[in-house]
Amino acid sequence: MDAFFVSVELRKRPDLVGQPVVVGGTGRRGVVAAASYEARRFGVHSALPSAIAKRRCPHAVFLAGDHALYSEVSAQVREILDRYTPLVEPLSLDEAFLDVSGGIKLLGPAPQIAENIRTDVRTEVELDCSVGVAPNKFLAKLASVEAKPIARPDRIEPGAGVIVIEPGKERAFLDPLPVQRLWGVGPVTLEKLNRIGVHRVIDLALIDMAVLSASLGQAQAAHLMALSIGADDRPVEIDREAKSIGHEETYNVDKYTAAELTTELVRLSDAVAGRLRAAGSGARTLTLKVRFAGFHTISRSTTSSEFVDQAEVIVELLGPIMELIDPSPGVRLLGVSGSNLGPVHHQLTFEEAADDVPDWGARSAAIDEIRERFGTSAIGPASAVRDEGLRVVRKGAQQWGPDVE
DNA sequence: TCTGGGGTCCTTGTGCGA
DNA sequence: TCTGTCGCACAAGGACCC
Repeated sequence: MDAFFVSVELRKRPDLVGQPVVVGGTGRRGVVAAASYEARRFGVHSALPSAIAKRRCPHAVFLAGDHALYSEVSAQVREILDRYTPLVEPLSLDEAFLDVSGGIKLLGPAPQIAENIRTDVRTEVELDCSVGVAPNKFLAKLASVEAKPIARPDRIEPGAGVIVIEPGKERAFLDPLPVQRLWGVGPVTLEKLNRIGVHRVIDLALIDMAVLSASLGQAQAAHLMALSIGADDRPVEIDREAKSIGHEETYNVDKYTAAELTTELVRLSDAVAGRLRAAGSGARTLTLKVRFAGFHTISRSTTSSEFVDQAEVIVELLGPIMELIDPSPGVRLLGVSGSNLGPVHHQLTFEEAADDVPDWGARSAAIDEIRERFGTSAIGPASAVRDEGLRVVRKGAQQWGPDVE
């Protein structure tokens, strides 16, 4: 989808069409989630701190964004895609891979399917999208980027809408591209590649593997070497299972005391546990992430012999780890995540069986039911309630940074 | 008044048992 | 018994993606 979040907002606010519009965190620690092409002309792009975006484009309209609405629209687009093939792999709210190789006889050649999808999305959802058609996922993704409009300082160039890379033409497409267009080349890897004289994809395709391995390590070198010649044999996967579930939160104001951190640990653990139960999984490995005021970030993890899906148990496991962390430099972010996911087998301990302590499983089920009926903020852990009252964590509720105070 | 949140994957270091 | 080493699992951190 093209500038997805912004485009969804413009459907509600047609008066803003043609203006620089930015969706993202509105607080002082927020970042840009999406920028209209008009805003991009001023150097505003996603992940840019909102404060810098405001400096670069002070006349832009800044909107807080509505994650629930974007999910809803994303589901509508998904319904359209499902009509064309059962093999749909969502990559995010606004991107998906489709394997249409089985439907060509019935629906026409892939470029025709791409055009039809664009038409359906425009008429039914009133949004623009760009499509890349290619023999594999990696090339299709690159082609879809190439098909999008481009914002230049002086004008906005409309995109082609659909770009097709025919089998056998992979190298012709790839060779002239700057190497940072490859999946997995970020700022750090780009710097390393530049140092050994690699600037374009063709440089990568021609470089000696030993030189590349010495610079990047074997796995990454092999990965990039394959991509440089357009090789990618990953299938389109439907129903990819999550490998971790977590929550993290950046605070408007840094936290300096152990008591504050404990409150936050309980809140985050409660949220993660709820999502684990909703997914029907437990986590064996629990990780605590702490980002200090200076942006230095540490993580500490522990692995339990059992799969865990109860907030109390997560707090029990991470609490002792957190006690070892000194919050006095100021903590700007705290995160809790569970990995090593698997099925939970609820067993009563001897104490629970003897009725000395509550049955956490039954209690959590009751909490889930209350939230299902009355909303996520209807109930929460008492120890997470401090001066400000109950604040329950919801997925995506603070997607782009803390709200304005 | 500069840096989100939800993830995946990889590398490196370390501890442990064979 | 001591030392080296290999493989494995785990912990921590980093890079990257949208």
